[in-house]
Amino acid sequence: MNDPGPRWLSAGEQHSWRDAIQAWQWLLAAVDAQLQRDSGMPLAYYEILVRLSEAPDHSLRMTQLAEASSSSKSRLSHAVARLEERGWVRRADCPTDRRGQVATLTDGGFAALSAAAPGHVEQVRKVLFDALTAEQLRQLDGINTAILAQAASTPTDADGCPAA
Amino acid sequence: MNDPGPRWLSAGEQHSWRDAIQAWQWLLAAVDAQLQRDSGMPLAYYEILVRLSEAPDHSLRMTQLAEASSSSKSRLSHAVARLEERGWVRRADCPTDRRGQVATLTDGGFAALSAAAPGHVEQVRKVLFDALTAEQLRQLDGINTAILAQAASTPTDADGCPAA
DNA sequence: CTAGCGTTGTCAAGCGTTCAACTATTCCGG
DNA sequence: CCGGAATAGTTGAACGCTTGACAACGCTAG
Repeated sequence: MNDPGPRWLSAGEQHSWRDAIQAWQWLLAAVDAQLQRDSGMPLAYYEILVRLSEAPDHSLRMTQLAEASSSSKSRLSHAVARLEERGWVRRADCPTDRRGQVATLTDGGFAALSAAAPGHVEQVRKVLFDALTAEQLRQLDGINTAILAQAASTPTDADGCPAA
Repeated sequence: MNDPGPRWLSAGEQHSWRDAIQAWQWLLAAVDAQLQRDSGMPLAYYEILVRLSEAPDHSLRMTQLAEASSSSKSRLSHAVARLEERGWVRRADCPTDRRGQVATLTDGGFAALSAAAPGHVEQVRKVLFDALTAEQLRQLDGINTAILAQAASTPTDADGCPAA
């Protein structure tokens, strides 16, 4: 009890906070559910495929891919293993560093991504862009930038996850 | 291929979308991690305890509690079972409807909630309120309201989770 | 009383994440 | 060169969450 009285949230702040978590938890769940339902992959897998599709040669080192998708190495390793089982990604030894592995998007993976993208984009429009005015969207950009700045200034544990 | 060309995201929209998921995934994870680390409970459990603590008699019917915490009945049933194991919640038969169960916050549960609250509030300030200006906060309220309106107008599956 | 129907809640299987080793390779100082 | 530290990535077990099938119950009508 060395706490000199925590700065409790005001009624307004409490309301803002509850709305925020409710809104964004719903939004993320809605996007994830659409992908899972229509394309049989969770949002995390979709993002891995997107990152690979944007990389030169459709290839990335595992660590780079982990950073790009804000994932821990362990999680990424398991995820890529599952993507490999589906034939969407292929792993190969890195020619320049024999410790490393390079993940490459296969043709099948690119096809799966191409098939999933239209529905996903439509869902993103539906839950976010269609709901907001142009001005709100501009405002949201500023808010997200501020939050990401806070994230960047917060120490993280060994991997990509928040610690404190 | 009856798709007359999906409305792809513009470069700006794509950037907005990626920032949004990154920012809010991080924020939710950061709050969850703090609670897990300092109080041994995930955010979902914390919210259940909060809802109970705000209810008359610290008690709610399981279904009401599920709605209040945007959870499916099945998920809530598991969660309450675990909270009961820890002695934080007690379940009893409902006196007015013998099909039903009433979940009640125990003294221990209230104590656990009281112990967890200050750190949680501090974390919420850190990741959200401290990062935003007063005007951004006002803007965020509007945005969240718009998203929640979209959520409300979206059909859900049998439980509380988004379907399409 | 009992048959049908909707509601309430639980159980079990499958999946994904995390944590803690563990191997192999590279880097760097002596 | 050699030996220790750091880096890259994988693995397996334990855990928690979600989903879908299912059982128990109560209400209403014949």
